[in-house]
Amino acid sequence: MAGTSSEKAQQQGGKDSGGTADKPNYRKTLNLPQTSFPMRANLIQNEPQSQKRWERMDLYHRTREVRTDDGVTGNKGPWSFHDGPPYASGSLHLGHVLNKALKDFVVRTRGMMGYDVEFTPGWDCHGLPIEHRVMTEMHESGKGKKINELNDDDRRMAVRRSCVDSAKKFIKVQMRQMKQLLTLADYDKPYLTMQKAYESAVLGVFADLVAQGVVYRDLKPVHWSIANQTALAEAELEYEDVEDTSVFVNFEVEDEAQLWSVFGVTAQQAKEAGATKPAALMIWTTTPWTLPANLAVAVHARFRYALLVLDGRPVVVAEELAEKVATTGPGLAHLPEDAQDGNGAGTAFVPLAVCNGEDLLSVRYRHPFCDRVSPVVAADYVTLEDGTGLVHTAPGHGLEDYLTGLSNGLEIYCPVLEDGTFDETAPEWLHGKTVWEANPMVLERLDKSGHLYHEHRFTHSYPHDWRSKTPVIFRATKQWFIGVDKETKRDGKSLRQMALDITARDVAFFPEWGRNRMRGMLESRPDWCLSRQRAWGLPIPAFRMPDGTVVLTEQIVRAVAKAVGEHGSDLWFTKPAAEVLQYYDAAHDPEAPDGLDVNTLEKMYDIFDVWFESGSSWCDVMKDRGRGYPVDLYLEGSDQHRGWFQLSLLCGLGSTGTTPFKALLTHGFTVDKDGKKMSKSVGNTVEVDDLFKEFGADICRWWVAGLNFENDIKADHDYFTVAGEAYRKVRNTLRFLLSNLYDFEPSTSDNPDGHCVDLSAFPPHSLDAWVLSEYNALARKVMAAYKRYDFRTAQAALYDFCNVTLSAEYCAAVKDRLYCDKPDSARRRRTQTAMWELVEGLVRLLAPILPHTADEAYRALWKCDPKSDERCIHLMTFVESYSVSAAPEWEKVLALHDSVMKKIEEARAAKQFDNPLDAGVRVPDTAEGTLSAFAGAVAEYGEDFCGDLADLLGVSRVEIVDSGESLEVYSLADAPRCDRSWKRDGSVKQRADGGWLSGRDAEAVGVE
RNA sequence: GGGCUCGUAGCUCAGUUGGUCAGAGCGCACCGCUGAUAACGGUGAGGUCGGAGGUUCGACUCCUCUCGGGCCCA
Repeated sequence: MAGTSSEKAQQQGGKDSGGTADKPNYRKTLNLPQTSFPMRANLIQNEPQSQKRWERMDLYHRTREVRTDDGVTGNKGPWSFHDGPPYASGSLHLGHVLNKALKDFVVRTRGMMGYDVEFTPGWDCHGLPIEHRVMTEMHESGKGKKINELNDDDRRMAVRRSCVDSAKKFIKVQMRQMKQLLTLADYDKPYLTMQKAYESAVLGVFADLVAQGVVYRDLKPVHWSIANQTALAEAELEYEDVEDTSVFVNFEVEDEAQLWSVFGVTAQQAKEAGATKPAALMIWTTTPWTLPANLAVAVHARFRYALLVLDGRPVVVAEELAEKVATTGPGLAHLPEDAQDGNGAGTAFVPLAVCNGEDLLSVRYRHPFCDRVSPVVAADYVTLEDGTGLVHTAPGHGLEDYLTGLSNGLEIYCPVLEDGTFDETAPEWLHGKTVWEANPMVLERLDKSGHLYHEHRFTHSYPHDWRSKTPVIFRATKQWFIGVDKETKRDGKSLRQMALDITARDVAFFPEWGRNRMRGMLESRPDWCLSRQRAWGLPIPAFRMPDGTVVLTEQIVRAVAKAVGEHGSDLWFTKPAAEVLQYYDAAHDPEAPDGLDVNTLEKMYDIFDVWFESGSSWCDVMKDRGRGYPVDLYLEGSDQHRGWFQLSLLCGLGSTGTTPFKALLTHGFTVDKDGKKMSKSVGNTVEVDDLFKEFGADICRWWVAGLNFENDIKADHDYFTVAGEAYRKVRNTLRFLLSNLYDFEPSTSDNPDGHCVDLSAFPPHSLDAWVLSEYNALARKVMAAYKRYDFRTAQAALYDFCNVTLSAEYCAAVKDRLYCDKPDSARRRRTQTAMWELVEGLVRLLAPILPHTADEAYRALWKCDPKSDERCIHLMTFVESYSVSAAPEWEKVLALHDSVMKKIEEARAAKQFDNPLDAGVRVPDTAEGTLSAFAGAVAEYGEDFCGDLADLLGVSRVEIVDSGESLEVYSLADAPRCDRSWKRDGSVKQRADGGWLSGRDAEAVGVE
């Protein structure tokens, strides 16, 4: 090895810039690269500078001006895009970054295609999470008591004022983060669902739905706090373990004969098995007080049910639970004697017969203490975990029961009043009793009448009111709904039908399977419960007349909408009904009930589900502002198929008769590196502010651009490191191009004598024509990918172009001529022209993904003053192609690259040489003679194709030999080496100045 | 439990209507360059395409089941 290195030193003598006494130093005669575009991006420091500059120049509005300017060619008119509002609470998480970056790619790519894209960011401001947080803070700070002493309106207003502050606070935080991500949007005028105009528009949409006849009021069970006499949301519940009594109750069947036939047994057989009492369905419940509201027994259609005799009574229970039930508590004592002595155990609960759940659907039963007969119904949620496999169903006291009730046409019956006492529809002995008092009374009653099979105390988790700490109940209350199956006035079609029709045909889905998912969700969705019993939201403008009649007409809603548009929804809580209705004229409202007098109306206090507000966002933000309806694209996470997409669709269809969006793009959810869901408690999240601090926005955006975002997205800190490395590669390629343009003046209208070579004069067989044609192919591919939102393909193409086409091939090949040719040589200027155009084109294609870096490079290209606002890449459009024609055979020439590289590697391994510049290659021509044809064509314009080929392959010399011969790589160690270019190209000899130079270098230096 | 969906080298992903499709980049290993240098270039190793059946002359690609994720419901 030592010998090798000294030989090398000898061969390469004089390569060091110092030179020696007898050999000239040529380093200073080279055109070495120079640039202000640093290798290290320092994004953390520099991105905020870009952000400030763009804000100073009002970039968002400038882009719009440029693209609506009739004088600018290529402008394609408006393209509409609508932001789904994130919730104004908390800090942005990684999913938001993904979502916002993707949206920004859309905004910027469409813009650079020449479309005018308005993008108004929005925030969802109302709703329970904010209210809940505010309430908690109030209670913790001791203000809670004071608030509770206020009257209803004042209390609500106090809460609402705090909620406004909270929402504003988080909007500020999130907006800062979105800006930090370098997203382009109208941040000066965001839309907030708590703005007056927005609220008014939502009420307008609601009025349209009222006019369509799909809004109705009906009962629905909600979590109800007896202590506070209010409905509670899930977030307001605390689950605590409590001890309760659960009961097994027998509901006697109405028609025994029918039951026998269902099981295929006879009354005689039952009697022989010990039956002395009427046959029954056995249910189990943990809330005996709900039994007065029982209206059905649910079974699972696919389970097997057994008929067995227990305690002298033929009962039906799930086959799988028969043994468990029969041996529960006193069950064993009731068994016939032969079953009690060891050897007979187990025989007693061998069923008389079994049947399928669905066979039981024809059975009816008598309520044990109310005078009614009820049906058996099927329900999927019936399990074999606890109980009997037959589920007591009270549609007024449970959500599942309610849904089962709806689908089976049961009454939503709730005999319990707001204060938790039974009303007059309950059996007389329960009137006025609270549900808690009722529990033991019901038990006693059932026991006495012989319907109680068994009771036992047990501990379970039960919801409690988070404020009063008292147990809550499920209680049906009057709520507002949108009926998805109600006929609208649009050809009598229901919202569901309209939604299914339009998403089947007229909406584009990215990815396509979204259509199917949407359909499934539309088919199965229940009526939309619109009302919430809270303070922080938009009031549902309903009133109560003195006689208790509830009034809500289209004209009332419109009148309130107008007033809210002027004063905001606080009006509802600060003004009397008559003032809220200042624009209402009952005399001209055909739907107004007789005797309606606004002065005697009482405001009601339901507010809208926040989804109704966000589902109407298209109205104020897009339609009312004339920005296009339907909107070209909605882009959100795949959970919004049921959320914002679906609800926007229902609102849009109900209000306008057509879809609010033409296309839906969805992305998946971020998960950790093992594919598991991210959660704070598990600790596998990636913090957004940490990413910004460590990597910067452009690297985060590069990461997003590379994702296959339609599926789950794995994310981990290290993935950003990887993205950073790819980013650096792209950056360095740009840097190389820029650094070789330091002495290049582009030709412009101000400077017609610049150095640019006319592209149409590029010889088709030149490397420069080739690389620009490669750019053309890249631009075509990238723009097509951008168009279909396939950012990943665009990114991969851009990366490959930088990494392979430029860095490994073109830049490596033209290095020699850039450094060593005379600065003004035609060949060098042509290459610089190509490089100039490459930067111009490449930086535009990169700009949507890397807004900071692309602009930085663009400004470096034009040598902009760092303090000035002149030139901004984001005001430009894509360069679709350059008018060069490259010889189509370049592809075959490039194919040589790989095979020669392998050959060179073999030779190096065999120690023939270390540096490929010490090697020559004999390349066999193709069968078609492509290479010699190239050589001829290049010779015509006075250059040497073998030299181009040598540059491309990184060697000193190339000879083209007959196609029959084999590829050969050989050492040129014996050939003299040019002191300036380090090539051994055969023309090297000692020159007048004493240096050894090739012909080209001698000319460049000006020696003979 | 139901609907939709995903599972290809250590990582991120390509793989068209089933027949040279088992690929790319990164990472890794080794080498070169030292005039893109906290850069640049080259070569190489790595996978029974989640698993099991089946259809077929032939399946990563079709069917069934199964395991493991995700979203939305229940």
